[in-house]
Amino acid sequence: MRNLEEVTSDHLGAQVLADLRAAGIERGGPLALTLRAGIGLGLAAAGFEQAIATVDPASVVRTVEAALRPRWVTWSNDTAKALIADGVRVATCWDIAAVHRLLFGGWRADPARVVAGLHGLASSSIPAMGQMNLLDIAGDDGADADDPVRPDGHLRPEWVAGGWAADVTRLGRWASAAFATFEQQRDRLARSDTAARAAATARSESAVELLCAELEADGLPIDIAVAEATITASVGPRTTSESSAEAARAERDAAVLRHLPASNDIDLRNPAHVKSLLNRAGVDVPDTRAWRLEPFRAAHPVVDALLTWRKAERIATTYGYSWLDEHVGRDGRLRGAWSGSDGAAGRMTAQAGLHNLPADMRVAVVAEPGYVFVRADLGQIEPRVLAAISYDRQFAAATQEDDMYAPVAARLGVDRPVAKIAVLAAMYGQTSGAAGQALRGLEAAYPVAMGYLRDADESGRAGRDLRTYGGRLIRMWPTPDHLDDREQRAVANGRGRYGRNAVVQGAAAELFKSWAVTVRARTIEHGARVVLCLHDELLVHAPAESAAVVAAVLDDCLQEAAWRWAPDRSVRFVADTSIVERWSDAKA
DNA sequence: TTGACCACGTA
DNA sequence: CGTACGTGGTCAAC
Repeated sequence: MRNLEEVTSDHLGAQVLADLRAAGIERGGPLALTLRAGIGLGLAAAGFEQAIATVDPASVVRTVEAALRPRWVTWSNDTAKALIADGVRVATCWDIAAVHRLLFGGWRADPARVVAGLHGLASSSIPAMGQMNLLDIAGDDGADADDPVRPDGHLRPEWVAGGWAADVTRLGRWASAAFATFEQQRDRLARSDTAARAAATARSESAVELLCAELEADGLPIDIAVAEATITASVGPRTTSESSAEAARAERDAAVLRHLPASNDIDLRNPAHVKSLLNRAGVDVPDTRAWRLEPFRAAHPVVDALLTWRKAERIATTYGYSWLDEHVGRDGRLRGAWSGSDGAAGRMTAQAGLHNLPADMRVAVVAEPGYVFVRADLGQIEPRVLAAISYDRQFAAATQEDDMYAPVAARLGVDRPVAKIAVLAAMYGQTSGAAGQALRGLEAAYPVAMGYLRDADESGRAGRDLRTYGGRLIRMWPTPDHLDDREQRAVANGRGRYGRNAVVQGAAAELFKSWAVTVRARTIEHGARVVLCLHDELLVHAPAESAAVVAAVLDDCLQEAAWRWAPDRSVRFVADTSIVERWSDAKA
């Protein structure tokens, strides 16, 4: 028995499919999509534009996805978020915002900025929505106001500000504008120095945007009772009133303050107060950071009490009951906004504490009944990535070992810890510490890899933009005016370290994301879902009976992603994979 | 109310 | 004088 609405939407879907086929839209081909819930959707491709009025645009998308599996061209993953809310998930896309970030660097990638960038127009010249623009709707510039693009190449601000969804016709025009933008991005990528890699990165980064929308919707499984107990153990039970919360705070503070006489007026939350408190205890430090206080734990009991207080205070303020109430749903899922790429080297970011959950809280990350986590992290990812992107054959040979620092240490004639510190120092631009001698050894043993880092360092110093291996633009910033020589050198040094680090960290992010989206695609059929991405670590929520298969798929996916990312097989990538019921059981 | 700084969690 | 991120605290300038 089917209700009438289902029949009509099926019929509509079939009609749209027929139109798409008549227009020559091929399976897997690019197809621009805009939609507004309850109103309809717009579709566009080369020489094709259609506006479809329907209260249920997602079901049309579902039909087209099943039959054609297009590469959906969208302005951003807002479209995917809307589809997910209506129960529709698509396999692939071309995310215009993600590709813009790849091509132009930075984070902001709204349609106006994207179109301006492709036309070589300064973002400062983007027209703002104002009185004049309201008049523009009437087309006072003599052009067709139903065209989202102005004669000067900018998008019309009233379209950008929401006018694109004003009616169904406009959804079609907006889809056409998206398709034209896609074509320009595609052409620009094809003209880049590393066209094949950049195009692959664009596809991977686009899929990451779909993954982000799904991560945001699905959330990370949390055992709320365990989380409550963890918080209680640190800061005591939930307070029921403002006054009892204040009393609990005062009690925690007193445990520190009682170590010093007459210190009632000291505010532990004020670093300046803490500094004078420590001074009175005979501890003289330039700042009060934990790592700086650590050596003084034995010097005075107040130091130990303060460090313990800080840890509890962190839980109370950032990861306490309010965090639990605000970000963990009644269904036991921790949800936060995800971004596929930060504004710098291109790593993923997440809000709501998903990326900086204290280790103590990981006991509360528990798989649902009948499920497990398949957890995997990439081993020594950054030096392995450096070997790949620099084409250093000697360094690549070291990656054949499970522990690549061992052969490096042997070659340098130093202990493993020294070799490790030297490699990290080279990649991160560290100048202090005991890495000096070993660094010179690295230069001699791996001149190609070290030269790659030096080039990035010099570009940064000079203020020249860089590109990662996968083609992401890393933008440098100018040296401010009116700095003395020393300050100018400090800025240049900072850019050098940044460039040196960004080419490695950014390339590692590209490989990781390629892995993550491959896992996303390959594990769906096993009923598994990626629930956390943490720079080099993946957490996949999988049915218990599929755990072994999913674990094997994760390893296969790494090889597939590595091959797709860097077809040179001389660099070996390794993952440490485990099957656990709670996240805290995974780390050795 | 906003932005700077500190501090600290993660990789 | 390793980089990157998000969060919450205080303080000073609005």
